Amino acid sequence: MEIACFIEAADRHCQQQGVKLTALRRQVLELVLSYTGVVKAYQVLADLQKQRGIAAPPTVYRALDFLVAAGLLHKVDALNGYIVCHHVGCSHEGLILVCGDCGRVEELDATPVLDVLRQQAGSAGFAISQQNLMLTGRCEGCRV
Amino acid sequence: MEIACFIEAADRHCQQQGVKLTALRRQVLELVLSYTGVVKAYQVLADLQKQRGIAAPPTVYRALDFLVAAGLLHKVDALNGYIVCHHVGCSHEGLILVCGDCGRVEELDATPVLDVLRQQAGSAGFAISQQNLMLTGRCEGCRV
DNA sequence: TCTCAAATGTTACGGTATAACAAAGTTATT
DNA sequence: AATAACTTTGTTATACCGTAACATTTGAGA
Ligand SMILES: [Zn+2]
Ligand SMILES: [Zn+2]
Ligand SMILES: [Zn+2]
Ligand SMILES: [Zn+2]
Repeated sequence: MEIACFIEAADRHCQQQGVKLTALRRQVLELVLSYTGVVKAYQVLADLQKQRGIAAPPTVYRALDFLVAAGLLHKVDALNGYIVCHHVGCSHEGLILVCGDCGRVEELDATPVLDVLRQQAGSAGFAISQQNLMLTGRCEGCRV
Repeated sequence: MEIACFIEAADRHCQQQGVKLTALRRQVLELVLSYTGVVKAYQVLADLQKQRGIAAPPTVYRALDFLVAAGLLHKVDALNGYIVCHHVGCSHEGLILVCGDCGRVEELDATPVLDVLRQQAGSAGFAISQQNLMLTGRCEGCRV
């Protein structure tokens, strides 16, 4: 099972970082993993309520915030959603493509283009930090 | 006055595009221009209410949507806000730099790099839509 | 003037996110 | 073990962000 494998890696990753992947956080991570693409906080909340009987927004938002801070998830601002990071551990800068229609996600290597962007930002006085580029559009399947 | 100058340019720009910068839209644009950085819809709404006595959310959202579509504003998803585009006529895809410390915003032209990204995304089957690139970092003043 | 389409007004609602405080669990120290 | 300090989670309430749906007004063209 792929999810179990990811969870294990996430566990090691958190231990290395000195942060705790508690039962709740693990449960939320599993719920996000159970989707194929972008997931919204209130979807996770609904799932959590099915599994636990009760849960409130802060519970899921806190868990999601933790997982993002730990580098296990990325937030997709344009869609108010979250995706799993499939490059945990490798220090990467990804170009993350998100289909606004079906939520499908693809990750490419953004290193070359980020070099250019770093230089461009640098000449404007900005030192941009390590990060992913996130772009929304339409995947092959969703185009007519 | 700089605002008046911008409004004039915006007017010409809209005429060229065959769209109408109505009184309401102009008023909203002026309100956004009166701020120095990122502005939120409900801030504009509050200002509009001060000037008109009454206004509802759809009024301001419709105006903001129009101004974004016309290329006069950009939406900053990560901050649920809007900024003025200072590249009207040149390009409508911005590289928006946000200082994580002080909130300062700078906009560069993202057209060249987005051409590259479009091609890269295209070979992965994604057709990315018109949008801004947003990067966070530190501005000159906030670096030690 | 009349007609049609675009723009705006208005009401109501749904989706997103956090503040503030209480309770429970963890860890370290005595 | 008992205590204290800290982190995590629970709970309630509320604030913020954005849109659906329909009514009304406005303005350009027949
Ligand atoms: Zn990643
Ligand atoms: Zn798709
Ligand atoms: Zn711009
Ligand atoms: Zn700064």
